[in-house]
Amino acid sequence: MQTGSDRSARRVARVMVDSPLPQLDRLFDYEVPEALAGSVVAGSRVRVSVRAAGRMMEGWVIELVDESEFAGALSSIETVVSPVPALAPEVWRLARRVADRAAGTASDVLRLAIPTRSVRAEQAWLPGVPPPVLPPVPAAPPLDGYREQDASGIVERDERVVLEAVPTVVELPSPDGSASRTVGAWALALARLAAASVAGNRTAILVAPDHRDLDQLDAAVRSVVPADRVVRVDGSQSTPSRYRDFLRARFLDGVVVIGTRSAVYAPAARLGLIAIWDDGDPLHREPHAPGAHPRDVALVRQELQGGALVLAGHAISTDAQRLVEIGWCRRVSPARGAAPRVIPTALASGDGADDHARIPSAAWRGVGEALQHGPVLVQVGRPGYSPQLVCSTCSTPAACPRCSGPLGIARRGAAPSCRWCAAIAGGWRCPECDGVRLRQGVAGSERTADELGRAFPRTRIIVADGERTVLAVEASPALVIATRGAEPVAAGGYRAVLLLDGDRMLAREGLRVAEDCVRWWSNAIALAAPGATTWLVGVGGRTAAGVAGWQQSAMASAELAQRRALRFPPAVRVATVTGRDEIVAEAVAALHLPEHDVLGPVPVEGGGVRTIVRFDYQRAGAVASVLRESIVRQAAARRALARRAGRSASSRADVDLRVRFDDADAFE
DNA sequence: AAGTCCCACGTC
DNA sequence: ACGTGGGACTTC
Repeated sequence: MQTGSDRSARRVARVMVDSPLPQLDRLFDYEVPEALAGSVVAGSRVRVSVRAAGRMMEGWVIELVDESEFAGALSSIETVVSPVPALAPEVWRLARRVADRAAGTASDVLRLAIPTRSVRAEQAWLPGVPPPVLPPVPAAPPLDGYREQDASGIVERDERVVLEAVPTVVELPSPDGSASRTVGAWALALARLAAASVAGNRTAILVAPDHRDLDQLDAAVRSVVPADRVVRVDGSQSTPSRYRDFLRARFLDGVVVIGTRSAVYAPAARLGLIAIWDDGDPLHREPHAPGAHPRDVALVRQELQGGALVLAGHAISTDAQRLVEIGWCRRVSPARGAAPRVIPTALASGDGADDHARIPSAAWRGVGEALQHGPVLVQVGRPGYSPQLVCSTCSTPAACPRCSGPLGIARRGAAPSCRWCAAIAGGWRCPECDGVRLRQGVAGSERTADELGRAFPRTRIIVADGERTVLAVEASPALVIATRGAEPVAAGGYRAVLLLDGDRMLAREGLRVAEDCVRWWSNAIALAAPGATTWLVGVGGRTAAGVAGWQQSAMASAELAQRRALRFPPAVRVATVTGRDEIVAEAVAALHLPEHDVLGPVPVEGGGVRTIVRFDYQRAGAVASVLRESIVRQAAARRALARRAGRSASSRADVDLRVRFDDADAFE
């Protein structure tokens, strides 16, 4: 029997309305009708009417309270979309903090955090049915390749660590004793950290930049953790299976969540570990608003929820290096003797475009020798046959007459065509010297495969690039030509590695070019078999010496020192402010930053301007909140302005003020 | 996104 | 004195 006072207590739900409008990014109070009292719980999805907007909107119930602080009359919740509380309280707190940090809305973050609902998948988790308790799992073995005092107890003590991965491959023992499988040693290291987390019945979240790395991580985790503890969340799944896995993470304790960047938001009431693999990889960057980097989200989440934080990589990002230098993370490096064999080799004298000068003779001999025993990896800078044609007389890069995109040759014997608009280039004439003949510039993966195929007849050639994904190759002899970042894993490791085009990769413009090159090379070198040799061709100086000596953290430290001197990220934080010129000027002026920290405005295509502002980490909170005020003010005034200009302001591209924090492209 | 309020200006 | 159109403001 219910008591009268309980029944008459005013039940009020505080609701986060699912809307992209910044002025709605706060909680609204709604009355819970008697009929829905049982199914409206914190975390459930509801439909409410927003009178001022004149329509129904969906939203999340954040909390239930007895009384509202709101002076006006409350509307009622219309319906409960689902009684399953998909939004976990810790995910809500995280979304709120991440949005505030980036001057964005919590709704935008929640859209990344919670996948599309599937009614079928929900049936197993209806309220009232207690979630199953998974059988206990044994403690994990220690990490290989580190001194015990460095690498033990990271998860048990909730440590924050920047982990330098051991640059080699390992064989995974398969559970049924059949065919073993080769993965990077890093994958097994992260899997063991995850196993330590689930041994304490705490969830571990492992984030990898792409499918190739995810695949290795998945295999490594399944070799140390029972399958019912593994949850995979990535974009390749169907909606129902993705939602099913999401709900397993939501309602089970002590699982391992493996996924790409949005996995950092996976629900975990008891969090034991968040690990980000290769945090410097640009694929981690989140394209959706507010564009928070999973590394930063992980930092925020670790602070909110505890657990261990691990940023791991063969190369150390400047961002991770900064965390070490300010004392936020402890560096864990492999024990001595882990360094691979890397030989920097100058190009032979003469024209670098000449086929044979591209590969020094010592490397030729080494590759030939290694091919007797197993697969050899050749890393190239670009895909295709000849990605850039140039004028045969003055070497000016050839551009498409129609769209000015680069002209190239996609396949051997193919006609020159534009890489952007695919138009066949006929009747080309050089704008510089009036020349009419084209010559091949740099070689792509296809042409390198052709050249090497002729040099090593009867050798199997495998090409792996963005178009043709190859995850793994066998231990038998083969030449594997891969563009940077697309290298397959070879069973037992490559017998030799040849890194080509390094000079061209390093010659690009951009703030993170050196950092990127070190990462691409390091990741390829780490695929070599123990004792195998890598030739780093055509690169000299400090970068080559650093990679050859496997001085990853020293290189990251030097790079960071340079950024500090120039006041570039990650030594400082930055925000790009884009929109109509007078509105951007006003928003930037409100920040009261010193003149040397305001870069711009510069015009952007499609109208408007962009200004970059930079500021120290301590000021970032204040900067975000002032920018957010500007955004809200602007959004309220937007309709009127749009109407005056005679256009509709319905699409997001039309907004007059956009802010993005820590945009990696800002200085490119 | 869309309804409402309010103020400035126009008209009788 | 009354009517009207457009901009600012609010959203529970």
